[in-house]
Amino acid sequence: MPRIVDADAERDAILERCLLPFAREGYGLVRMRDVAQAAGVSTGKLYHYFPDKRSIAVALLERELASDVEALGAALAGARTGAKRRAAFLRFLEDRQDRLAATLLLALDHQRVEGAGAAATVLRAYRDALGALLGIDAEVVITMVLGVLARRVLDPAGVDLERHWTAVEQELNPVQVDDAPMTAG
Amino acid sequence: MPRIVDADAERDAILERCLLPFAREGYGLVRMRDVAQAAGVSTGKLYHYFPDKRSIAVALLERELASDVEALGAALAGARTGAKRRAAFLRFLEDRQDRLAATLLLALDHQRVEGAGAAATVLRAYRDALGALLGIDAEVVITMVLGVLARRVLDPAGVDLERHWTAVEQELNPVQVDDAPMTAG
Amino acid sequence: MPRIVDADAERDAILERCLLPFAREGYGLVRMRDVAQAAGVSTGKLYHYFPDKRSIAVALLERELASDVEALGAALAGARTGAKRRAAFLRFLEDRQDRLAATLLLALDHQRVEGAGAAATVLRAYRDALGALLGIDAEVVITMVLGVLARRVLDPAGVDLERHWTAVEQELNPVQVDDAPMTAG
Amino acid sequence: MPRIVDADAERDAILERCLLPFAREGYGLVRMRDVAQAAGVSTGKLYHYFPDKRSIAVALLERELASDVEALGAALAGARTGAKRRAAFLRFLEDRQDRLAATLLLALDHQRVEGAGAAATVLRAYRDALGALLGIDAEVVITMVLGVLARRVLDPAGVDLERHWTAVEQELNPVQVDDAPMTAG
DNA sequence: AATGAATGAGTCTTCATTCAT
DNA sequence: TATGAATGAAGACTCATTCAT
Repeated sequence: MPRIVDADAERDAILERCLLPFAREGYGLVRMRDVAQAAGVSTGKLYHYFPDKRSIAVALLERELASDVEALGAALAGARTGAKRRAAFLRFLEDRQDRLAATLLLALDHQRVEGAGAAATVLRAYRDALGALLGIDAEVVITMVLGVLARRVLDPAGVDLERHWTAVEQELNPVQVDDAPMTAG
Repeated sequence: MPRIVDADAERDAILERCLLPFAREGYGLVRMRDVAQAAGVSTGKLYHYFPDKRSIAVALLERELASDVEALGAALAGARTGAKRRAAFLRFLEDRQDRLAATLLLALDHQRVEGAGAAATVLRAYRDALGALLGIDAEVVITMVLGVLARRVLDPAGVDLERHWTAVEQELNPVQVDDAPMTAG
Repeated sequence: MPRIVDADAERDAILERCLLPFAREGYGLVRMRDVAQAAGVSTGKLYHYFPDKRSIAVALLERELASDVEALGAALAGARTGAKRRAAFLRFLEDRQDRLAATLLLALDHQRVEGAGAAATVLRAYRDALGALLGIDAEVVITMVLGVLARRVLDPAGVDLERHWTAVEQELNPVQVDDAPMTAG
Repeated sequence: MPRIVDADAERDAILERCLLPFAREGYGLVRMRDVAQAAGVSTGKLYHYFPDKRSIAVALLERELASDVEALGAALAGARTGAKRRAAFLRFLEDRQDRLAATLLLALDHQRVEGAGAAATVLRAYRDALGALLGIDAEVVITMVLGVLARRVLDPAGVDLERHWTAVEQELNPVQVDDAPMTAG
């Protein structure tokens, strides 16, 4: 009998550990050797689970997107009022900042590999999922999220999340009736 | 010595024409051959003006940053009132969207080549220059700019600029006194 | 110990099924995975019967040579007169064409793996066996056999066997006394 | 101005020097490094003139075929009578034996790379060219040539050319009127 | 000085072989 | 024992950089 493996779990574990090198170095600069090392496997095993480098990048992005949406859902699960949702959302962003920033980098690289506009559908789905969970039209909020993440990548030190969300407060809480209205600063 | 002028002009022309391939393909995926072709020169000439690929990327980003700030200055030059400045700023963003998006991609790649945090200083300088020109604290505005650019890269079709700037209206026009003149710095 | 019989039989069955992929792809291009699949076993089992790829190629050629000589012997068994021997030989060639062509390819590849001249002894033994069975000096006949096989490999469609053997009729039937009995050796 | 090169000549020189390693090792076993070394160039240069390994193999075969036919034409150029043609042909075979054997190996490998039957057209063209030059139907002669070459590969030492051609004398000189008739033996 | 052919280290990928199960 | 997942050395191919012309 062969070595028994849960292929899906293995694949998933590899992806989990691939995220960092792919995001940090970028698709064009990570070497499969780096990826394998980060994943704690041999390059051969990498190719046992993925046909090529490109596929890893694609699978990585897909997995991150699904994971992000799921995590957001979980974060907002218990929050019933607008204020609680807002707070939960901010906590989610804060906690998941690094991972989300990585996803952004992955998505931008994705364009290089799959061609311009390849991520458009994904981005819209993201926006709509966010909107649905927050109960708003997330058009502007998703942009601010992207902006915050881009800033975080470029300048990891100082991004004042609170201030940014206060600035788009009305987007987050457009017609809030179930709790006290909030005014910016 | 007219050579010097010509040399500078040629170097500059090369950088100008390098922007697109570097931004589109990304540092790790553009080949010097692509760059040379886009610039309309031989690879030999490329190496006459730049010691290596990395230097081109760095010079490219520096040039873009300077150019952007200068262009913004020019765009805002005649606008004396807050409303006019805001309008001029939006027009600037609209006109320069592609180029700014390219700069963002360049900056993100820069991190990969020069190491994390390498762009932080630059970004802050950018923010401060923008703030000075608009007469505001551009902390949130610069984030929104980054967000808009990231969205544009990921989904070139639909970004409703106007709506985004309306959302952060109070950041752009904190005093809300449309006709009070503003001075940079 | 019936195990030994089974083991030999299995080894033999593997070789039988290996012939085609080894001949078709060539030693350098067949992969052990292909071989295992064609043989209907796991690669693990392959390594149970053969220490490495090279050994399979060698064993394959040896087995084919033995099998060919045996088959020729069987084909000529009942043919007592020169004419009958000639007819039986032609039928043998016709029936076994594909297999013999495969053997030729195997032998040529053998040279690549074992070094030049490695097949010389084998070829001469072949020629002598053929000569003994046909009761002639098979020097020219063996060459024509090789030629026919090479042609068959290169152009599977049209090789007119009859015509070729007619051309070397005198080599096949030097005495021209159709009914004189011949004895091998 | 760039290094000035006659690309065709360069390509041709590489092919000339590639013949041996490709024929000796076989397509699947030669490494590009071997090929480059044999050609006296870097692997990079190899890829400057040929898109990939496969293309080298194909170009090699094409070049050899053309060269062989041309050489045969030259060898037979002055020979007017059947006897002289036969003699010139045998001398050609003798002189070119190694090279022709290499071509055969190339052609057999070609099947592995390009698929079965890929060499059929080429082989027929060869046969027809040979037939035209010798003024005969070369169907059997080409087979004997292949046989002789195959034997030469498998057993470089002893192939008695004269004896083989005597055996197919009537094929070479079917209805010879312009010189004395020849009988085998 | 300017060109692009040449170099060869380094990349992605394959595959003979091993070995945990 | 038999399996096929895992290994990693080695192969085809690329491309930043050099340099002959």
